[in-house]
Amino acid sequence: MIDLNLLRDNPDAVKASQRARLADETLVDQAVAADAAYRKALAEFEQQRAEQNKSAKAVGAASPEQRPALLAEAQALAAKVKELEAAASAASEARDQVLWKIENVVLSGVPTGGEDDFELVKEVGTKPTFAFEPRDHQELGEILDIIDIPRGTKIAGTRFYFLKGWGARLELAMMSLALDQAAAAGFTALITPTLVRPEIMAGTGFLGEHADEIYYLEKDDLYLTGTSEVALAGYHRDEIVDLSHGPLRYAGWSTCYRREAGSGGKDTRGILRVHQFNKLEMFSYCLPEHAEAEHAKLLAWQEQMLQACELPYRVINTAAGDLGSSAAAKFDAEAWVPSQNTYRELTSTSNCTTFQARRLNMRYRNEAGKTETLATLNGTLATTRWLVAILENHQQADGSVVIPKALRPYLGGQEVISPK
RNA sequence: GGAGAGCUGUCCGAGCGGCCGAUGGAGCUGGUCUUGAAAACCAGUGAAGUGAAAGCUUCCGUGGGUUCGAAUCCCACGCUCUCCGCCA
Repeated sequence: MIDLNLLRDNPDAVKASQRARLADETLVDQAVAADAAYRKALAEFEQQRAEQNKSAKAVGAASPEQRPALLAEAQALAAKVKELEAAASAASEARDQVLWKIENVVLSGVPTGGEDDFELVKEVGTKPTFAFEPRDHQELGEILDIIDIPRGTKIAGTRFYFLKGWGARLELAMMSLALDQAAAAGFTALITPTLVRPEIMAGTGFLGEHADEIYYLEKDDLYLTGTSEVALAGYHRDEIVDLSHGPLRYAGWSTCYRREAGSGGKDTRGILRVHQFNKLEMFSYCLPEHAEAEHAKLLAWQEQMLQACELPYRVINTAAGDLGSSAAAKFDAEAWVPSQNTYRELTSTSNCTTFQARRLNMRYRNEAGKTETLATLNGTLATTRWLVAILENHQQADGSVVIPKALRPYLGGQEVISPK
C-alpha cells in the first residue's frame, strides 16, 4: 500500500509513477476522492458515537425516574450510530479497494517502459568459447546422469524432475555456499513454512498479480508459496521491530512451487522453468532512508555469489512497467546460457520501500520513540536454476563439467563430474 | 479426529454489563540517595485513526451478535496447552 500522506499531499507524483509503470493513472483521483469520502463518513460516525457514549453514561448514572426518557433517547442514537458506522466502514473498504490497486511509487532512476526497456547496468565475466558444439543442460544432465526428467514427469507430470547423484549434491553444495556467504554477511538463516494462510498470501501481494501462479489446497485453505519471500515478509507481520542495531537480515531457504500457468510451451526443455525448485532468498528489514543503500548491498552479495560460481552475467535495471506491484526498483542478474546464446535471469532483487510493510503492518521505533513504517527488500541468492548456468558454462568437450572451485569443499573436494 | 483448559499491554497477571485503555507486579526510562554501583523511594512508560489544536473515536486472539452501554453475555473461527486416538 502506498503512503496515504503522499497521496494526499502530492497525488501528481503517484500519477507519474502509475504512468511510468504503464498502469492505470485514473486510480489516483479515485483514491483521493474515496479517501475524502471516508474521512467525512468517519468524522460523522465518530461525532455521533461520542454523543452515544455520553448518552449511555447518562443512562447508567440516572435515577430510576429519569431513566425511561434517557433510554428512549439513547436507543434512537444507537440506531443512528449503527447506520453511520456501517457507512464509515463501507467507505473505508471502498477506499482500501482503490488504494490497494495502486502500485508502489517507482524510484527515480528506474527506466520508463516495459519489459524490453531495461537499462543495462554492467556485464561481468567472460563468456566461454567452445571448440565444440556446446550441449544444453538437459543433455548434460542425461550424459552425467544427474538430472532425470523422464522419471520426474512419470511420477508428477511435466516440469518435474529428479536431481540425482552429483546433481543433487551440487544443488546442496550451492545452497550451503550461499548460506555460508549470507551468514558471513550477517544474515540469520531461516527454513520457512511453504504453506501459508490466505491473509499472508494476500498481505504479501501475491494473490493479486500472481493468483494463477499459485497452488492452493482447498481442503485446508492453505497456499503453497512460490518463494520464501512470502514467509520472510510475513515473519514480522503486525510487529514493531527494533532496528536501532541495524537492519534485520534473514536468509530463507525453501522449496518453491509455481503452477507456471500461461507459460505453456515456453522453456519446456530441462529445468529452466519448473513447478518445484529450491531457493535461498535474502530478505532485509531496514530504515526507509537506508533502503536504497541496502538494495545496492543485496545486489553486491548476489554478484559475489555469481562470481563464486564463476558465471558470466549481466545486471539490468528493470523498467517500471516490468516491476512487481510492491517493488519501487528492481535489479536482475542474468547469467549467460551458452545453449541459448543469451542471458537468463538467475537473481532478482527488489526494493519494496515501505509498500509491503504498510500492508503487513510492520513498524520500527525512531529515535524520538515514535513508530514508523519500515522498508523491506528481497533478493535471490541461489536457486535450482543456477545449475543450468553452472553446467553449461563449465562443460567440456567430452560432456564432463568442471565444478567451480568455491563449491568443491562442499562436494568432498570433487573437481569434475564426468559421464559414466 | 475426539475431550478439556486457556488467549488481557514488553512480560507475568487481576478484572462485578456502566466508575475499565484497563488493578497489581516485573521490566524499561528518568530522578532522589550514594565516591560509584546495588538496594530503597518517587515519577513516567501501549497502539491506530481523525483533527490546525484541544480533543474525539477505535483496539482486551479474530469476526459477528445481544444491549442504551461489552474485556465481561451469546455464536463462529483461529491459535496455544493437556489427555485420548491416528501416524510415511
